[in-house]
Amino acid sequence: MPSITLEDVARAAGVSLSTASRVLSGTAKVSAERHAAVMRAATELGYQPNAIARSLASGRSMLIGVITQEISSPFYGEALLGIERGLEGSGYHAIFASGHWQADIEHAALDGLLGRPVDGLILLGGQTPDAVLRALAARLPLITVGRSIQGLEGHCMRVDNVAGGYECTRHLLERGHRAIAYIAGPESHRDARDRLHGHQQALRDWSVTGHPALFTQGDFQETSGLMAVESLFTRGEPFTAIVAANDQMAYGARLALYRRGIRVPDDVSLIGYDDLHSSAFCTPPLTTVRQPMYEMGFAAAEGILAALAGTALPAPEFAVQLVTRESTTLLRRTPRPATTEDPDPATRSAPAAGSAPMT
Amino acid sequence: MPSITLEDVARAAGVSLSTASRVLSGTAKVSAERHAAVMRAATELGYQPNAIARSLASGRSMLIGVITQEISSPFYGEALLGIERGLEGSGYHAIFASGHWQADIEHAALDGLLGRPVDGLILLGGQTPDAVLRALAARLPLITVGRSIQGLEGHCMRVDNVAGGYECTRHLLERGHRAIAYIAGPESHRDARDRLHGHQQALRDWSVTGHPALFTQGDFQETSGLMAVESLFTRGEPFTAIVAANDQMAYGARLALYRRGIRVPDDVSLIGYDDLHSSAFCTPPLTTVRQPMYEMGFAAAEGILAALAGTALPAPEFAVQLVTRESTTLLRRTPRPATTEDPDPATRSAPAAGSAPMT
DNA sequence: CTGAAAGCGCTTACAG
DNA sequence: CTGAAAGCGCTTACAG
Repeated sequence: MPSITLEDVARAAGVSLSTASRVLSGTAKVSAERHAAVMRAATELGYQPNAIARSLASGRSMLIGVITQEISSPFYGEALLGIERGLEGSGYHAIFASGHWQADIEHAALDGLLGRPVDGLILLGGQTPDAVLRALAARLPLITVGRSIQGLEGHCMRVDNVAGGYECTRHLLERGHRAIAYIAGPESHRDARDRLHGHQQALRDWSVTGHPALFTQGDFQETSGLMAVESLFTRGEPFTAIVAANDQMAYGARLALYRRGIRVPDDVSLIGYDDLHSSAFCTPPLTTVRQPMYEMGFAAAEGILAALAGTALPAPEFAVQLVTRESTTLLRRTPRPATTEDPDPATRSAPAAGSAPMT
Repeated sequence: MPSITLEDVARAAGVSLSTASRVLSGTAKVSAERHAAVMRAATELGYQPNAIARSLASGRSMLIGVITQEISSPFYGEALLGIERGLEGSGYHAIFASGHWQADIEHAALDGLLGRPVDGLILLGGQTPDAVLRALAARLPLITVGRSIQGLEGHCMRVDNVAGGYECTRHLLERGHRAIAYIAGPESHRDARDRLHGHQQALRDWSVTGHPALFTQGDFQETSGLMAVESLFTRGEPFTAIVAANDQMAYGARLALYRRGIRVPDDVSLIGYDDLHSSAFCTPPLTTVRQPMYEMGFAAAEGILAALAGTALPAPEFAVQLVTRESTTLLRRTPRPATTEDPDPATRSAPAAGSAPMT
């Protein structure tokens, strides 16, 4: 590693260290000839500035810390892409650390990044206490994606999960479904709670009393969706539709239905949440709620850069969007298949238990 | 950012800078009482060592550069996880840069990492010329995952893609399929070429002449798999099975079949490659070839750490594994459904054109 | 075991 | 516009 340093370049160009530094970092005016001489020397020697030395001297690491939960999570992947693109060309580089959904690991990851130190911080979800984040935000630009911080709402790229949860269930209710099974996410997860609240609100608005046996809970992973559907069958309460609180659980639910020879959507409608990349290629393509993760990641990167440049921006609003695909359909009443949507409140009554595909 | 420095700690503990440094970095013996005093001062002040200063002084950045193609790629995600876990607790941190499958971007990403500088380098795939990598490997520990470098085979975590491609097609041939459509990956991609060669070798070994109309090419993305199947139908040459060179294209192919009402595996068998996480939850679960990406990532991290510690290890061998799930089955001859596998070479003849589900 | 000092490779006021 | 010099926060020979 006898690497070439600025000093080598300066000597080769016949200028002082300061001058070489100025032209290479574009900090200040330098006469045309010296400028050319330095540039020539730099390219001839293949000079690569040492970012570490530069950081120490300038006080800026040019590193943006990104706390993610699982680097390979399909859900956050989109956001990471957005962050990466948002930082492109800025000279800043993202550095990742994973919390693995565990508070203590996340804490350690955070400390690791801060000690580096990073110039800004983006958190994807996570469970670091609001108070810690508020304190941190006073020290350096900080933005969250997918979680909110009390008092720092302008720094939070978020989506209204209550509204998203509501949309899912409304979609089914409007298509005549009343016996709607629900696979919730983990209670500890704010998004999971919000989506459930939206679901419950929709049921209330349609005067549907959800049967307790139709409520199940998973952990946002595929397998838990599969098991949830299995337990639904064990309980025996009929249903005509399933809402999964995220796409991964919907995948598991889909497989459980396939195993039992139950058709989607003919026998049971299925709806997910997140619009993962592969959801458009499910069999059948999955109706789901899209969160603009890429856009939120991109906006987070932009926000950090703006804050670093002294031009802070309030977080833009992000809307969820129901993506209607082929896994949901109108409820077919057994004797006389429904041919039209029936939004008439008068017929919104009890679940059409008789039409359920199983007992 | 009036952060606490080592000097503050030393002063508070009543020792010299050197002593404080020694206890905090565990570099050398220090008397028990001074040791305690420094530790106390450090925790009381909430001291966080500045990793940048440490790097500059020690000449080690404690950063391992990872070149990936797309940070959110489901394929490399597993490897990233393995790398992350392999580095855990080592004090080294991964820093990512993406090549986006484009040589010039990858080159820039590499330069960015080298300029930081990083202490080691892991490349996931990519197209940097072998010569460049050989030169780099002389400067710092370097390991690739999913590609090989001539003369540096011991640094390459790889799997035999020819063998994997062979396995896929053998699996189908053994189940009686002869009219096998193939969706290849991009020609520029070494893995894609290898898998195709394996496929062709298997056909030769079974004395099957592949019909040119059954060969299509995609770009490893879902949509290209869908279009490939569409073009297959347009061509009109019958087939009873499809091999996709990766799972993502298999997903697209699956959707194209679903759209046409063609059942998998009853009408057409389908096989992928990569065993992405979600492939186990496809409808039906996808038969595919598993590459131990997590393990390769983990081994890459271990290899870098070993090299850094001066105890270089040769890359272990990684084997592909055919994961037989439900998307492939025995070929059913139309008049008399096959009930047993027929490995008798005498009956290995022309494609059973009559049994194809479409014309 | 311990301190004073040099040095890592840059940037950036400070004087011209 | 340009140089000499100080300094970023540490580590690490070098002498005790």
